[in-house]
Amino acid sequence: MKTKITLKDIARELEVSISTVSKALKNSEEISRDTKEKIQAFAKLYNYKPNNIAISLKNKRTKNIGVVIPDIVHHFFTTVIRGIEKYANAKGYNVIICVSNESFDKEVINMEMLANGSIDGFIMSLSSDTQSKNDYNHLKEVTEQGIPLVLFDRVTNDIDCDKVIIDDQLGGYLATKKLIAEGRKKIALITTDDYLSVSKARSDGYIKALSESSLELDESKILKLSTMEIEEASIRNFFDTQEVDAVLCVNEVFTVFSMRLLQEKGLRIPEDVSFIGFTNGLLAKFSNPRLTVVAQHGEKMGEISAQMLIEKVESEHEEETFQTKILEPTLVVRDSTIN
Amino acid sequence: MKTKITLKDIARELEVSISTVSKALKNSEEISRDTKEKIQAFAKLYNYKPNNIAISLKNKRTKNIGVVIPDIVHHFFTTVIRGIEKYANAKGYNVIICVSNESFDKEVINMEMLANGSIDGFIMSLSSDTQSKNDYNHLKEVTEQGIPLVLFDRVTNDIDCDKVIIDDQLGGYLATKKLIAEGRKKIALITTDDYLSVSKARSDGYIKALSESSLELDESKILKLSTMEIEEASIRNFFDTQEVDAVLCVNEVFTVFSMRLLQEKGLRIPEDVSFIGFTNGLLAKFSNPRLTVVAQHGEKMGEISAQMLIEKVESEHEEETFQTKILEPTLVVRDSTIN
DNA sequence: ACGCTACACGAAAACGGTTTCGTGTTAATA
DNA sequence: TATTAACACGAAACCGTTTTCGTGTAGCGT
Repeated sequence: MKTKITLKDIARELEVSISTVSKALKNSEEISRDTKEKIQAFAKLYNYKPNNIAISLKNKRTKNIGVVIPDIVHHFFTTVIRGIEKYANAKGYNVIICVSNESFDKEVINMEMLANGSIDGFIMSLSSDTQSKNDYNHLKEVTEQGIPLVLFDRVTNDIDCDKVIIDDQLGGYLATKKLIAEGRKKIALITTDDYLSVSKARSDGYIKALSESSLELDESKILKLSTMEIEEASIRNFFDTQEVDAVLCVNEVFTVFSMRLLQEKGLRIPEDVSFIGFTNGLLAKFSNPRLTVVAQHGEKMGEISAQMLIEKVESEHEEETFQTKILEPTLVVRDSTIN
Repeated sequence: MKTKITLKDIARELEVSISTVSKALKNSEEISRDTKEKIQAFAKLYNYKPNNIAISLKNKRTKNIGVVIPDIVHHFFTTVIRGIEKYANAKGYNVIICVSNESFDKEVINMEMLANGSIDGFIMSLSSDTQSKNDYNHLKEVTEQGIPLVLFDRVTNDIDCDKVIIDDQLGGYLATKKLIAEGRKKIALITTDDYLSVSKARSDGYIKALSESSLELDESKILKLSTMEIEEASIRNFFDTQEVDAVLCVNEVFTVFSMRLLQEKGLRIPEDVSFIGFTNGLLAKFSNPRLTVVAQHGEKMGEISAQMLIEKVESEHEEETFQTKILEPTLVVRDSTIN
């Protein structure tokens, strides 16, 4: 096993001081051509690479950014990660990912682990647990320590930091408008409880679009699921008791599941019922019929988050100015609506 | 901004030495009750947390494990990550994820970044680029440095290290057997070029099952796609020229896409054509009809990988014994086959 | 009063770098 | 010849811990 070579090793071998080696490898003017060449050749020969940890300790910069997300199996989050990775790597940063699994406790633990020197800044999306608890002390602690934080998608007003979100209300609005434009009158909404900030906003957009048209808001056409898991019984019961000609769902899974349920009842999509979902993922592209969806542009969101974070990380003086970037969702029209 | 407090700060404040503080916080016998209590109280009050970087430098252990995967948007990989996360976090390790994006170069760069002290060991799955290049020097370097490595799913025989794979041949075999048992005679296989180790194995299983039955292997019933992206024209052309009564695909996307193509041609699934895919992901659960698939148990794979890695990381003497764990895939029967 | 042992604590090295500030040597200048 | 500046390099501090090895003091026995 050839163990990693250090500056000290090179210094000993070449009978110079550690400082000289360090400077030579940085091509410092201070060192003579001869010595530099000798040292650089030796270093290359033995494949010297500086120890990241030592460098981190010295300049108090890890070149790591911590990402805390509720779930990694969701398409939306993975696209965001991909965007973060893309930008961060290009800037020479590593990405440390922790998943909170929608749990407040895991979120806190993860942040504490990372905050003790492992990372230069956080990018995160709140767990549903955290949003319903409404407890953001762990975020407050981090920002008070001067660690930059950017929140994306699931954010909170209780914390002053950079944020990047999509205009979920607009998304709900656009989708509903589209359904109304098709002539749909009985438009159902399948969503989650309001504690999830994004669901709330999407619902608001739905309501806004309805109120702008002559359609009346019918609360019984709104199904609020308490978790993000499929509650088959609730959904089945909902469609058994409600007559609908269009359905808007706040995520992909709800959409596809509901769609199949109606298909099984003999209804045709989109002739009898139109469907629009949120998230332009695999399911949307490959479901049958393919889904019309509100696309959230997760990758872009990731890139912007990373950019905002790294800017803060690398800025010398801590400016106390925070911005919230709002991305516009777009409607991707496929075959679950009438075109 | 209240900056992080260090041992030195506490020592200065309490007028003791740094060593005393360090020992007191570790509850060392060496320190008197009084002093310990005083120091511990002070530390708690100011929320002292040791600096991970300094600790890493000191004991040459980072408690980070590096994960390098080809893609993060694929369901299978995210489930593996979830498994890794689960086990690793329980053992007090962080997970640093880098995605190679199926590129050899990015894989090399990522590994080099991480190998310089950032992590205690690697868990990785080879990029397709790497597998087709057949160049594993970056892996060799890492193992020669004594950094533990476990390869999962996409592995190579050229490197001696722990591995965890699923028996892909068995998967292909089971699936094909199932189709044969249904009485299917013209079973197509849609796969990728052989450089992807897993595709190769799955194809072998398909061939083995055919040869065991009275069915003859018909090369024209095998479609090899050169990439993992959907090549619509190739697939369309394949089904225009081949008559089939069953299709086995090496991934979810191929399956769902092909299935829809045949549906559009008026064929009924599974009455006219049966379908089996690999990967028990969202698409399989929510496609129409729902897919019969070979489940790869990614989460389990992740857990086992993490377990094997951490065991090596924490074992004092480097044993040069490597094991390959082979997981058995299982058939999840749904509605795209006849039951 | 002397020596001894515990006890409680501190000094210092070490991890692997970076960086500031000398300092000895040489060569140019007056 | 004496002074000085440029050059090339080294010593040492520092980042925040851990850990080994002293060491001063108090209390004990004789």
